[in-house]
Amino acid sequence: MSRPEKEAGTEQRILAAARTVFTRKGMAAARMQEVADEAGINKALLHYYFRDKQRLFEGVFEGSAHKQFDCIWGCLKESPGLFDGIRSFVAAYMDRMIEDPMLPLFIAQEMNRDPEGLRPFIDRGMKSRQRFVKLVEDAHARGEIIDIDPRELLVNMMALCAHPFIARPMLMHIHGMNDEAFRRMIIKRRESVAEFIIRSIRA
Amino acid sequence: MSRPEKEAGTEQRILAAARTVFTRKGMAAARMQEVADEAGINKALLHYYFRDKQRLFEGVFEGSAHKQFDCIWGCLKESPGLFDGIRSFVAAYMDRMIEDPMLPLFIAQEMNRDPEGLRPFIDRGMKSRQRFVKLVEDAHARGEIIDIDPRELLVNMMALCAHPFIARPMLMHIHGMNDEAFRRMIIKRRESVAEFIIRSIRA
DNA sequence: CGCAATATTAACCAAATGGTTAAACCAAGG
DNA sequence: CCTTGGTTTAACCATTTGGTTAATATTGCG
Repeated sequence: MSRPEKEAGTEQRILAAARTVFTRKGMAAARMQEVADEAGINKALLHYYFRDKQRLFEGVFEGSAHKQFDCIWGCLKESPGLFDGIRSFVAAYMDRMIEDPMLPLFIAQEMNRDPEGLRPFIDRGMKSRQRFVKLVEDAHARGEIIDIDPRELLVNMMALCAHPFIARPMLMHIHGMNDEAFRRMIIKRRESVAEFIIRSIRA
Repeated sequence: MSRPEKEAGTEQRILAAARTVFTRKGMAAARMQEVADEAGINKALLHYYFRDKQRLFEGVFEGSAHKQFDCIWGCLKESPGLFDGIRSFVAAYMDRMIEDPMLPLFIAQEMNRDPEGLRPFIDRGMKSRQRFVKLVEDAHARGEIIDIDPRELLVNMMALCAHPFIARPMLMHIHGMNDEAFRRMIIKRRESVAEFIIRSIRA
């Protein structure tokens, strides 16, 4: 008995490989063989650690969803005022996207494929949603912002952050950008989006 | 010889069925058999009209992409001033999404899977993009709006319109909405989004 | 060492899936 | 009415793919 750390090592290596493949191709198009190759192991070993494709996928999806939503709710939490909250939210969210550009499309794709089954995985830190609502209501009460549904504001914030990554190939084509130009656009957005939002809600 | 209209009839029925299935499940997860069932025909007949899955998919994707981009560029074209242009753009785009809620995610998904191969299909009406740039520059010259990169503005407009549909299951869960509540939210956005944008660019 | 538990692999299997074939069907024209 | 061309089908085929098995390697331990 005992599993010094090789098991954990292998398991982690598999998860990393699976994350790469699943995120790039989506659950449906991902092939177990490809995951095995990416991890440098035999296909049967996949089934030794993760009984079947579904469980492997869930292992990956859980991690991805947590990363994504921990980031979202996390940076909504610690914010003194609404405006700075928005600024830090956008910065943190965009940094997250820069690190994992495929994440939002991957999550949207899979949530759409199996909403029921995957709902549990995005049940995280939703309490801080209430904090955000409060933050908006307070700012409105203080006369700092116009009257806007906090949920609508949150949707707009997420839309403006995530959409460029979701629609990346389209945007690159429409605006004739290469990878470098896209990167520059994102860097610029990291600053401009927060101000775009703030201008539109300032009283 | 002759094909009175049954050929065209069948072909259209297949395309409609394929559009339903492909849009709902995506190319990778869609099954030819399911398309055949949906169209009420034999699987072999699919291959009679569309040689293989790839061509059938392209037939579907072309139609979807045209619908989407004709709408986008179309309503950017005929606009007297920028603000009314934005208002009619948002309204038209949202109407399009309401009619075909899965379209944006479908297109994003497939463009991401095969950017090279599908790029040709979104080469449409891009000339009116220039018209929009001009519209923005003129509005800025007249001092109506602040200095903003027209491309950035366009991205924001598309993001705010499309994202709720792309992230629909997530949003519904996060905000505890049912289908009816989601519908109401969209109806409301059809009005509010344009004003949200205009407020943020008005000089 | 040698035994037991775990880790890893090569070979294999059954089901699903995209695609083909050859025969039947059916409408129009001669 | 029967030939001819496009249309439709049932049966079939080859490959891919998720998953299993049984045997081998490795590791910790008494």
